[in-house]
Amino acid sequence: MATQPQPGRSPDRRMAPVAESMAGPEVDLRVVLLTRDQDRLLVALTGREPGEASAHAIGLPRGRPEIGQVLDDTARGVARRATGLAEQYLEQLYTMSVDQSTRGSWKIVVGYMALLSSGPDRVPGVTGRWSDVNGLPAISRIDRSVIDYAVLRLRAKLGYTNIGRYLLPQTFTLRELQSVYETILGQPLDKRNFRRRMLATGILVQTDGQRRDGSHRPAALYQFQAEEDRTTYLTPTWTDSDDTRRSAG
Amino acid sequence: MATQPQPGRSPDRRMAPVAESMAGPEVDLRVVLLTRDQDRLLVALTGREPGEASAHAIGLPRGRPEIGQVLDDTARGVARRATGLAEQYLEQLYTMSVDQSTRGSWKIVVGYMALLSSGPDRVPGVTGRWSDVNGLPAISRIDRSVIDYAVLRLRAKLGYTNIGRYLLPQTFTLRELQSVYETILGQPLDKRNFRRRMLATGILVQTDGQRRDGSHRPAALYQFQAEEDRTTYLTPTWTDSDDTRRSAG
DNA sequence: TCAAAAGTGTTTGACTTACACCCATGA
DNA sequence: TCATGGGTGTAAGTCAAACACTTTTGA
Repeated sequence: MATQPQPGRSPDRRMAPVAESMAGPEVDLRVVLLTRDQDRLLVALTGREPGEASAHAIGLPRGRPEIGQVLDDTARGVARRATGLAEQYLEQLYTMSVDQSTRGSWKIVVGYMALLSSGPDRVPGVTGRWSDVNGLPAISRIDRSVIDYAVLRLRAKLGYTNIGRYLLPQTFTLRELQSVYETILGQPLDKRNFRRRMLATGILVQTDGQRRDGSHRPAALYQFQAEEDRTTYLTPTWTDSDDTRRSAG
Repeated sequence: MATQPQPGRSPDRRMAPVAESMAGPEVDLRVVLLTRDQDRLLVALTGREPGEASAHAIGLPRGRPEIGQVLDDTARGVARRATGLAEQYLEQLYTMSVDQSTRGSWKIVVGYMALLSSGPDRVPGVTGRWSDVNGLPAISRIDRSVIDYAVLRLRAKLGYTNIGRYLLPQTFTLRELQSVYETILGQPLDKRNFRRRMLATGILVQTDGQRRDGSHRPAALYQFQAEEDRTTYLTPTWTDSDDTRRSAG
């Protein structure tokens, strides 16, 4: 097996550090912040407001990690700056290198998805520009790909996790929960089957509250069981940390 | 929504490029190269051979992307250098930042998984050191996490894709296919149910070949249908490219 | 003829789908 | 009393799991 250079590993490197001269590309972290509004799935975009003249193009909120910062923390910061709110769910998507040879540079783009619940306490739209994922303005191809991929992943995870909870307020009606599924999947679902399936999971608890919003029977309010997180992260448990400690197996 | 600095976007930046002075962390790509040998799942490790003195510690094969290089290509290069063979399957796993403040640097670690078929033409072990994933030597904590995560993901994908094919030679017996599943899942499977399930997918074709390797009935040889790749990548279709072009929705 | 692995069906329970009506409420 | 959405049950089909014996071969 060919031995590759292992920078930072051999002792001589430590004596003549070259980290600065060999420093790598810019790290460009982009967050797809999703929330729900009625039957629409909205994504947060930064940039000039419609009609406003600005040098900044419209696109996903971005950030650059501080030195040594855990990437999830960078993503949380980006989400908070973009919306003024704390996201309910965060997940890394994908990383790619982007060659910007026309500009004489390249960078590493790390995509993230974040979910933000709607609800009375969290009204999106005041601090930023939200756009329906099915009607995006002109954005970069990469931003579009990241958004498409986020929606794809969200859709897939809906099938085997309860990730949908992060798009709802703490209490909600079963109809609202169904709407989340229908919005993301893009197709109507059978009411009776949906309710049976959801209740069968056992992670829903009916509260004694009700919602009345029309001249019809009020709907029962439900919650997700506090710490039943069946999001099955399937996300590594890596603690970003020094890479020198060794462990035997 | 707070506007963040968008380096490389505003015109003034283009006039006074700062890419060099703001250059980021080293990008450190690590590949978990997996293959199968009998009933063991093996991972390729680089470093000194047992008993050999060397400054290089044992760990996953690594590489650093060329400027603007597509990360998948970097990973392929790492796999080829480490084994002398072309991998059959490649998938990006996860990215994290690693603070090496003790060494005054930080880096971005991108994990990859690659699968290598066993078989007469591809005997692993000649060019490198292969280690059973259930009996790893002392390696860095990060390498261990990446390996654990790769196995976790492989196990999960076995359930809803035909990813197992990339660990087998072109023709194989149903018993071998079952062994792949049992090895990765770590539990025995019922022969009849397994065969029925596999054949029901319709992506297996029986060849007219047979394998006889003992004083018992020979086994029929099968192939996967040429271009039925049900690996369901669920991987973005991003073409790493210039990030300036815009597309309207 | 024996040992050893290949190959083969059926039954059961669980889950998914399709489908239509009554209930509670405010106007 | 009527319009509106909330709420409920059943039958059919599909899928997964458990389970044991016969077949073919080389020694």
